[in-house]
Amino acid sequence: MAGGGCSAPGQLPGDGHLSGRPAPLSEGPASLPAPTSLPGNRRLRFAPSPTGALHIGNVRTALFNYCLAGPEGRFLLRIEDTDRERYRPESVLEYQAELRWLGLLWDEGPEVGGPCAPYVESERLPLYRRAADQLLDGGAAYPCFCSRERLEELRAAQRASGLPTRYDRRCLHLSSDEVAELRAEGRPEVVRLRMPEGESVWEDLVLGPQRFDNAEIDDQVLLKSDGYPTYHLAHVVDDHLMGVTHVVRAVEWLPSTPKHLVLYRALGWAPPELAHVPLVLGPDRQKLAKRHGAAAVSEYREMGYLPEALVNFLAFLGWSPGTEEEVFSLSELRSRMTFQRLQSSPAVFDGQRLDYLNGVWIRRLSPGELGQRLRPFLPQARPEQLERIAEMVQERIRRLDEVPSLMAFAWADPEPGATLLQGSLSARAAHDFLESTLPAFQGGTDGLMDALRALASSAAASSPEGAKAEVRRLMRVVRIALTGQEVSPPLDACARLLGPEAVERRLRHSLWELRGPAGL
RNA sequence: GCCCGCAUCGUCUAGCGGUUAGGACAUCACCCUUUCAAGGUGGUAACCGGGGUUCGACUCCCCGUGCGGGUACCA
Repeated sequence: MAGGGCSAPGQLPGDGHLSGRPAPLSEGPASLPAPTSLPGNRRLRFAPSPTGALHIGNVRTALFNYCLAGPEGRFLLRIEDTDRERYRPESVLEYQAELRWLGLLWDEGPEVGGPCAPYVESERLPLYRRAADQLLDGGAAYPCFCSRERLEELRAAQRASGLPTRYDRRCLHLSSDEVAELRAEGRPEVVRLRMPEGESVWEDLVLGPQRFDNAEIDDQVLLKSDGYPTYHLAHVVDDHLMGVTHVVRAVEWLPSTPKHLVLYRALGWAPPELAHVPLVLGPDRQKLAKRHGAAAVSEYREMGYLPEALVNFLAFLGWSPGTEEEVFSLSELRSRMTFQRLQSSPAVFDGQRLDYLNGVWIRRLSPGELGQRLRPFLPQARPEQLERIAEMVQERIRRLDEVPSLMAFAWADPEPGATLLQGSLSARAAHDFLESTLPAFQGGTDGLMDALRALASSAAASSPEGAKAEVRRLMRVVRIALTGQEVSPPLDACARLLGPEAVERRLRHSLWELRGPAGL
């Protein structure tokens, strides 16, 4: 069941009754609509920070959350736009577009709404302020007026003497008079968590039992001087109010989990289940980043990867079904993925395996569907050509962006030179064979391959030693005459696509090339 | 520096005390084949090291090593 859910705002202190405190935020509604129970047997969320392109590692986290919600659960999208320095408004729409492209549709979130709206954190500021006030009241947090300069100096000094870098709690000991005085001076003020003594212990769904000594953990800033919360405060408040049952995030968050647990306790809330999934690494085993090449989903889309393949591939970076199956659709993943089968060690992003899976998914598409997917890659193709092209390339590509070069011959007459045409053949042999195929092409494309094979075999009969190789050499001339390429789709399909006129024109051009200036 | 996590073929992984350590990608060879693919067959290739526990450790515990993460008024 989805816990206290949206009824929780009622448990917050009703209003900002600490009237001495500056109220940088306008007061929000007294409370959110409070359904007694929220939909979904599980509620998982993806809460990206819109600061740039959607990163492939984040997508995997989103995928895990989506799948782990299961068929009966709800997947929420929440925009974590609390860092105003790095915030990029266009990222919000980009993230949504990419998630939709991947099929990771959210049941609640921006645009689709839901019982816990709004799902954009910058629109929930009063909620965080109230939570901060509650923490302040209970002594779980304290105001801090230290300047960034002082904090930097402090850290530098601690580092220099080999100590862990932590806030020295200077402002914890401020008297109320001193606080009032500092406020009167208009000093910028933040709210810090007062990390209590003791240990933080939890059972991580992926990593197992975890234990941290709270003494090692810093007094984290919860509310910044600009009135926005830090991630730590915002996600605890929102996960609780949104009835999130399982928090699935990357291990880079592991060390800050004790802060979150302390927050839940101080606010009187039950923490959700926690699962920390291992990182996705680049080939050099460092956290996957831009310098490894493509790190943004958009780049993979533009390179011609299918969302099905990307999803399938990403799922196996940290999950496996325990069987020998390896091809999974998103909906299969959502019904099969469990916490028990999540890997605890990091995974290297192996582009070759992605290519392989992409080929698998390309071949699973119907030619009509593949044709549609090819559209952005073949802007010059007429709509009715797309399906035919799809059939021609389906078995020979691993990425959609291979198609333009593979099919380049379709839109412009190639002009292969004699050297390319003849290859290891004599110009005479190449010319004569090519000439002999003219009638076969005029007979339409149905029996074309048989006719060509027959011609090639009889022409090669004179070199019994390497008859097969000779057939290959002869067929190569035809391929190059028709397409200008050494690699192409099957010749009969090429001829069909080109039509008899273009075929004859190309063959005659190559014959002319082979005759050369001297006329052979 | 300090804190934390992780550790099976090159890569993704199966294994949850007794297996010829399995599969997939990649790679190599062969077959099929008009090219390239796709497909088929076969091969090479792994338990980080050292101590324990146990009749028996890839599997459990400890230490080391390696790799990674965190250490912000960023997420």
